[in-house]
Amino acid sequence: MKVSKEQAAQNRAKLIETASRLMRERGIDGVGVAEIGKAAGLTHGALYAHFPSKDALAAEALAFGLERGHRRLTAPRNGRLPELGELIDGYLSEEKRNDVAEGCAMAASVSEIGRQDTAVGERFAAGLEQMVNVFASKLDWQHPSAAQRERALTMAVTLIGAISASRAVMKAQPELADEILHAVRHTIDTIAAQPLASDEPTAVPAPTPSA
Amino acid sequence: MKVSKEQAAQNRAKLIETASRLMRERGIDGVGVAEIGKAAGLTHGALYAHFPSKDALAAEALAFGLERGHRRLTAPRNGRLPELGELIDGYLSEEKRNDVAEGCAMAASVSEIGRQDTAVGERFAAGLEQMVNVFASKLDWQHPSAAQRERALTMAVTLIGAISASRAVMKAQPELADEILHAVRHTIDTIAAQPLASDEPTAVPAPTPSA
DNA sequence: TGTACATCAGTGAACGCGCGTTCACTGATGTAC
DNA sequence: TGTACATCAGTGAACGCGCGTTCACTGATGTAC
Repeated sequence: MKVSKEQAAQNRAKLIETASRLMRERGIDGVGVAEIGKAAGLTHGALYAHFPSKDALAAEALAFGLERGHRRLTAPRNGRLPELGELIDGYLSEEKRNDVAEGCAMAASVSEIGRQDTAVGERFAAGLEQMVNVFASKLDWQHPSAAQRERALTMAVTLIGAISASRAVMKAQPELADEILHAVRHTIDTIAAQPLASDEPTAVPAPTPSA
Repeated sequence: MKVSKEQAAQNRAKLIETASRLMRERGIDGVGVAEIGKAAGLTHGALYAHFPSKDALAAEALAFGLERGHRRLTAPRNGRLPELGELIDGYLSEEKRNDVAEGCAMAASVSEIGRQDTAVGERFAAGLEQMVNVFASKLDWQHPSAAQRERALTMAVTLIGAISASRAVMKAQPELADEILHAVRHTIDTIAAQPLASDEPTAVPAPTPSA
């Protein structure tokens, strides 16, 4: 039966939100369209009124998750913007590590993305760019440079690696899982803090992100 | 038909080797037992004469891949053991990034591991420990300490994150994929080189990366 | 050394099940008059 | 404002297919005598 435009838009949003959560929890390939539809309060057929394929939904779901993560990451706390150290604390917390559904969508899927549709990889790349831009601006917002970008990129993949590795060993060796978080938290500042050898690195040109 | 003990052992090894390659290429859940058996020159039924389940084979396959990676990582080159910088160069090379089947098994599966059987997570943890031990010993083999381990752990997850993130964006944004490798290569030394605040004699010898 | 036979790695059909996608149909919505 | 009807989000059965696992069977190996 037809449904109001408003209701249809709500259903579409619910599908994306539900897919985002389930795909993070069980992997993109680990959850089926039937389950996503059911969890969103619909049948699986309804999904194809909104998206041409599961791949397309996966791309939208990843984009949704990344946008939400970005908003949370950069949201003001106690009336001011968070500092770099606070961002890292939040990202590496044990709560975020334990709650895959609420945690970083990149960390939840990083090693699956390359095997998905290119559209999914594009969303991942856009999310990584956003994260890098936030970090680079916190490193030195007045003098953004190739050096800041380089460090921000390394910090981003370090955090993604830390969370996904911590989750990987969580069931088998919980102490190691926690140790990863603490080690990275304790060490990652060296990436930001190390003084530059020569004023600017010459090796790596900074590509202009297409946003 | 029965087969000689030697042949059976060969078949078993072939199954593990094949599973290791295919699971890295297409994900642990992305490849089926039928395909693994066929690629190893057998039928899928034969697999169950050697392993109680696909999960058990996945654990063995991961262990095999990690052991092979460890051997390659630490193998002497040109008659001497590789330095830390050389290890990193090898790990972050574009060839290893492009050839999933030959690259690091941890980077290939990191975000899938947490959803697998605990046995698989155990193998991953063991592989990570090995990698950390290698790095820690290269940082300062004479004075292994908690500080070295901490840095080695951060370096390990940074490298895993770098390769898996680079692969994630490879199809969609190859330039970004390469930039990740270069940025991490250029920045990761700061983790090793940063003088320690308190708990070590300040002059931790900075490994000289081959450049 | 030769013969009889137990062993068991490997075969291939079959199991129930879930996958992504398609499609004829439903019926409330929203529009044209 | 009331009526007629086109639209289209959502339904649910059906599609072919591949999944992991089981199992009765095969037949060369390897052993006991």
